[in-house]
Amino acid sequence: MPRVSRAEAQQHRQQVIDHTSRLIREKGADQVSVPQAMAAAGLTHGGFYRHFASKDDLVVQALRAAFTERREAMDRLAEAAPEEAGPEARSGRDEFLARYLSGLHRDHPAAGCAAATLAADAARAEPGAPIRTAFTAGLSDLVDGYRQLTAVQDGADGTDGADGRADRETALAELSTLVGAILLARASEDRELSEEILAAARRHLDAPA
Amino acid sequence: MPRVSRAEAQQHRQQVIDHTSRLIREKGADQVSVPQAMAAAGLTHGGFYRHFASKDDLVVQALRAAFTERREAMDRLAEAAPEEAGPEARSGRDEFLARYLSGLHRDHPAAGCAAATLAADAARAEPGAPIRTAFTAGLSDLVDGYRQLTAVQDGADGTDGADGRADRETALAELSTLVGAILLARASEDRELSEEILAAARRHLDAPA
DNA sequence: TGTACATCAGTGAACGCGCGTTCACTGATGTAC
DNA sequence: TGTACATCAGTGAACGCGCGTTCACTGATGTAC
Repeated sequence: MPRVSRAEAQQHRQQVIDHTSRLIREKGADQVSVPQAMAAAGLTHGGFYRHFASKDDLVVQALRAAFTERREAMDRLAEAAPEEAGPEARSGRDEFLARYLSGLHRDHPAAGCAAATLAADAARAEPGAPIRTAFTAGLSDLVDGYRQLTAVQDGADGTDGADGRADRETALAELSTLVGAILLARASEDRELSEEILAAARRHLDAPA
Repeated sequence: MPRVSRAEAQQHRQQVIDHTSRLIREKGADQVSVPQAMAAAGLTHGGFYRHFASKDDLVVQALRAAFTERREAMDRLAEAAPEEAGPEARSGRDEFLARYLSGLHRDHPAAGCAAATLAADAARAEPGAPIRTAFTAGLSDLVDGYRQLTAVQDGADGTDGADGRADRETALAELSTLVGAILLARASEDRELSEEILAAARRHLDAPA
């Protein structure tokens, strides 16, 4: 398949990023090889360096894609929730927490939150490493998204107000709980313990099942 | 150095486990090679299989050692706290949380909590993999230790009582917060954000700095 | 207690393998006229 | 619009490297008498 059109090439590039975004969340950044990433998009490994400067470059782009995907899902929840307006309708926060702390999310890390799946990889990287910078940017974005999600519930606009600092503090602590709970639930071989962790986090955050 | 005494050999074995316990917390289980693990104890890689059945075997033993180390630290805090009894003395829980959510703990993962550093490795392992089983056992042990730590503060004995379920639920949720916060703090390239996360978790858990 | 010999902890070379990366090559795409 | 040619996306072989694991070997330790 030599010399496809530029549009096709661009499409291939995006496919490699998207598949890698899932693969690294499932296996970890170091457990996905260049041949695997290319094969996931139906290509051979030889053409890799026409698309990416290095494997690290691909990993960073895949990580960014994962964070963007999650942030967009948060924005959708923040917008959708107020419109439903039925008395039984869940708030955006409730819906987000219920999904985050669900068995579905636990069992499908490939489509899940990158802050949970890739925190360890970012934490282990050298200071200044691209993956750390990208992770930090993605995390900050998620914090903003979470504050928006919780602010919308109270009718506020999500920008800094008198409670700006308290809001942010709460968002950081609650996101820590979410990330820790989903990670520990995934790591627990014992199914009962795994469910218990998710349920405990839901109760702790006053979220529906 | 051929044919050392049995006592020395046993000591070498323990040194390999202890050094590996630190190395895997710092770099991750997959990033520590057999030659590195042996070299950390001053040995060459060739003799590895006289001590361990496989690399996985070593990793599991190193992980167990890390959990045991942490559990013992918790037990020491639980015992020490009531004796001090001064009005300014911190409770065992306060002391534990302050240490867990400190910059010192964040900056030294090699000596830190294995539940945080190795959750991702356990989560990514196949169901039934030894590292998952060992991680689950270690986590359960930590949960018990944490309940003991919090129960002692209230003068209870730490065994199941009327509030057994609530205690356990709280322990699971709070441990999730601890694990998530230290991981995200480590992964944050931005020092200010990193400090903010630790501070938010401390406030959220009503712990001293 | 002393001697003869078996055991085995540790060494270092070697194995097959998959990794990230490079490169000569192919031939359809894109461009210049 | 049609032709000639340069560009470059993708292929597959090859590179040097470190991995986990195996193995023949060494010689002090441990044991049997």
